[in-house]
Parts: sequence; C-alpha cells; structure tokens
Amino acid sequence: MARAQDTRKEILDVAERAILQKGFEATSIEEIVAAVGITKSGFFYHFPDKNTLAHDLLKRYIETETKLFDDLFDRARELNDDPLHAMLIGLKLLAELLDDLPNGHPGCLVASACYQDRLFDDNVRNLNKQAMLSWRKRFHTMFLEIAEAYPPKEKVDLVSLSDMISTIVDGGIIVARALNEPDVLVKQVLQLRTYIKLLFKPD
Amino acid sequence: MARAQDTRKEILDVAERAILQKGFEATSIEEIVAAVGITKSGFFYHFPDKNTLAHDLLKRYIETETKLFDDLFDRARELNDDPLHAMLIGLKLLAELLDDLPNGHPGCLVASACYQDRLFDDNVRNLNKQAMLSWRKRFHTMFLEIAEAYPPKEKVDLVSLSDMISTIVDGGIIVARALNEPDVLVKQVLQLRTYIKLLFKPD
DNA sequence: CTGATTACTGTACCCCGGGTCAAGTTTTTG
DNA sequence: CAAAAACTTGACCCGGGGTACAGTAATCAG
Repeated sequence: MARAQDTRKEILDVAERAILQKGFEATSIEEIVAAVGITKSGFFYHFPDKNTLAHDLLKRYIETETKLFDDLFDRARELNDDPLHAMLIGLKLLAELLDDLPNGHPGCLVASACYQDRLFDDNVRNLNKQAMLSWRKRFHTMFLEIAEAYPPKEKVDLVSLSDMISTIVDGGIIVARALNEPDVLVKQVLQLRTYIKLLFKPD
Repeated sequence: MARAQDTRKEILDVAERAILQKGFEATSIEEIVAAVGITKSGFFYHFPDKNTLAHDLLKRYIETETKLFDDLFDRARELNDDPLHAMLIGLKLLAELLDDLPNGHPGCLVASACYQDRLFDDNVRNLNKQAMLSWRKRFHTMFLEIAEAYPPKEKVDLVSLSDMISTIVDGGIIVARALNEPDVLVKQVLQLRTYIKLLFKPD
C-alpha cells in the first residue's frame, strides 16, 4: 500500500489537471478517485470535503509558483547585477520556460478560482489575494530599484506596472487557450518585456 | 404574463450575472428560475438544456462586446483622424468606461468559459475562438495603419500586440478580482496605452 | 512478534440538481 | 374566437456530494 502522503499528492495532481481543464464543479470526486485508484471513502479519509481539496490545491499551487518566480529572478539577478537588465533577463527566462511547456501552460489556479468562487470561502479568497499581493510586492521592489537607476520616460504607477506581470500571464493564458495557440502567452510576456525596455532604457 | 422574449432575456441576464460570479456549474437552474419567477419546466421551454444556455449567453455576450468596441473605436477615430491618436483616445475611452462601472467589471464570459469547458462542446469553443480572432483582426488592422505612419521604435509582432488588448483586459479583470481592487483593470489598460505611446510616438 | 495506528475498502444511504415526460392552464395574437 | 405560444404542476430517473460505520490490510513502535 502506498504511503498516505503519496496518495494525497496523487489526488492533488490528478485534481489539479482536471480542474484546470474543466473547472472545479465539473470535476467529480468519483473521477478523481477512479484515476488515482482508490475509493470514494479513501478520498474522504484525506480531505473532509471538496472545498478543502480546493484550498489545499490552491495553497500548494501558490507555493510552487512563488518558488518558481523566486528561483527565476534570483538567477536573473546573478547573471546581471543591474536591476533593469536582471528584470529583462528574468522575463526572457520566463518566456523561455513557458515556451518549453510541451502542451502550453496548463492554466493558473488563481485565475480559475476567480471565476468559480461559489464554495470558495473567505479562506480561499484570502489565500488568492495574499498571493497576488506578494507577487505585486516582489516586482514593485524591483521596479523601484530600476526607476532609481533609470528614470522612466513616461510617468507610470510602479505598483500597477508590477501587477502587469500577473495580468499579462493570466490574460495570456486565457487568450492562448481561447485561440488554441500556446505561443500567444510567450509572445505576450515578450511584449511586456519590450514595454519595460522602452520605458526605462536610455537611448 | 411577460412575452417570451422578455422572459428569455431575463433568464440570460440572471444567468450571466450568476455565472460570472460563481461559475457555470455552480449556478443551478433552480436558482435562476427562482430569481426570474418561473418554474423549472418554464426554463426548459426556452432552452433544451443548460449547455444551450451557455452557448446563447456567450453568443449574446460576444455580440454586445464587439458592438461596444466598434462604437468606442469608431468614436475615437471621429475625434482624431490620425490612427495612432485614435488608438490612444480609444484606450482612454475604454479606461473611462471601465472606471465608470460602479462595482468593477462583472467579468468576461469568454475568460470564464476558458476555465470551465467541460460540457462546452466544439460549438462553444469555436464561438470563443472566432470572437478572439475577430478582436485580433480589428486591432491588427489599426496597428498596421499606425506602424505605417509611425515606425515602431522596437521590432514588435503587430499580431501579438493586437492580442495584448484582450490579454490586458482579461488579465486585468482577474487581478482586479483577486485583489478586490476594481481600479486595477483601469490602470492596466492605461499601462498598455503608455506602451503603445512609447512604441510609436516620435520624440 | 505483537498490538496499535494508519490507510484505506465496502456498503448503504440521504439530498440536491440536471433533465424528461405528460397533461393541464393561461396569454397572446391572428 | 380559436389556435398557437408560454407557461405550470407534479411525478420521476440518475449522477454526484457527502455521511456513517463496520471491516481489513499495511506499517510501525516497542
């Protein structure tokens, strides 16, 4: 018999894929347990209800993504100590990472939750909000440093510029999915990169 | 008794609001008919099933949004015949329009459908795709004209620049919702405007 | 090796929501 | 005024979320 943590992880993995494809409500517990190879009772041994599954899934997702961004922009900073160049390299790395996904980006759980917050209690909504805020803060710090070294050519709100990264990624995923053209997302990230370049880079 | 078309419209109105708030699957037929003031059988007189509701809803939504964009950018063009200035005015008008929404943007059905395409047959998926393509085409035509008059300062893909408008709007809605800060969407549109200005406007 | 704990299975059951069906009733309209 | 349109009533089936509880197989601590 598999260890509890393995089963739990498998449930989360299966559920995440299904939910990103079809939505939360459309994903039945029965299909999840069938895919994992356990019974319905087995599911309820791990999660008291479907909501908790959503919550845990979202939490895990946010942690993974945050770590990914951390690694990516830390690496960019190591490659170039200049804040602007580090940002531009970071976005390039992000674009490459997205381009390497074989079937396109599987979707963003945070965005998914935004359009399906029925059962999602304040707990889940807050989780989502905190994640967005942490990403805003991360990029805002970077942009403040950039703006100090390179005065922006147009007056811009650096907070909303920070939000733009989340906006472009989440929006890009949607447009890419609607069109069934995975590379739309990559190109959107590169457009954002061009914007930042134009905004800060001296002639 | 209300006319058939009135009832149908009411069903669509109620359903749209509910679906944008909670998601498609989470919105029950029973709550819709309760809000409209008819019975379950009354609903099935108008729609053979819930899928058809989704389809008709999406179709209506796309038509409304397309007309809105038409009016908005036509008006912008009337105000200024220069293609670049017309685009910048159009985006300004869009930002103002979004800013005037009392409770923030209610959400985009196209985006919503992207994360919930279980029952959504090819019919619905295609509807979505065609809508995105029509918006891409509309803006691409405009950017081609702009690029001819104002050579862009950086080499950019004008198709993906066109997609960027949909990206920013859909992404902006998500970030605004997650943060519960409606003005995030407005600010994102204005960031896009700044990008376009920087990209094309001569010094 | 044993006994307790963990990680389940199996079965039976309740409720809700999508959806069907048939028959009747009220409005609207030509 | 009659036919067609727009419903209502009520009965029913099915699948899925969720509960309850008894039984069982693996794991692990002593």
